[in-house]
Amino acid sequence: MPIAAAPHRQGIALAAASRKDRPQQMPASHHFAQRVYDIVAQIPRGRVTTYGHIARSLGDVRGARMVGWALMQVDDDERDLPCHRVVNRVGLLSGGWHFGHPDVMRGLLLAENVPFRDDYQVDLDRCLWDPASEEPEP
DNA sequence: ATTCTGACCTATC
DNA sequence: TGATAGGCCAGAA
Repeated sequence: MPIAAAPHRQGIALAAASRKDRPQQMPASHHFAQRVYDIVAQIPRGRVTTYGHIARSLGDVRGARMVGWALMQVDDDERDLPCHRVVNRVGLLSGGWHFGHPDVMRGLLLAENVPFRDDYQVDLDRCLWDPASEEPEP
């Protein structure tokens, strides 16, 4: 998968161009979302990562919000993605309601022996997985 | 066109 | 230290 130096800007430009050429295809953020999925798919069982870490590993430090947005599309897009392994900066299950109820997400994590610090907060110190450390750069 | 909101984060007070 | 303000970009109203 070819990932270039300035992924964010380039993604925007590329999406804008392709939208002009092919208005019906490929929503603007498709690339961004796709790359988010690629990373989420690599989160090991029993570990979690955060929106911010994913954004940073994509080269866009401020894109955390868009990561959340991308995951929101997952329900309709790629269903097999372990998106329950993505939590917010302090380990809270901020996306829990998108599973129907936070308990569903919690159950999935507990089933993988993810350590919890509180009912709806994982212990990041013990299970954080940093995408940047696992993804070798070209 | 404009405004508001959001599975967020960092910087600043 | 805890709180707020600002930034990000896509969609909905």
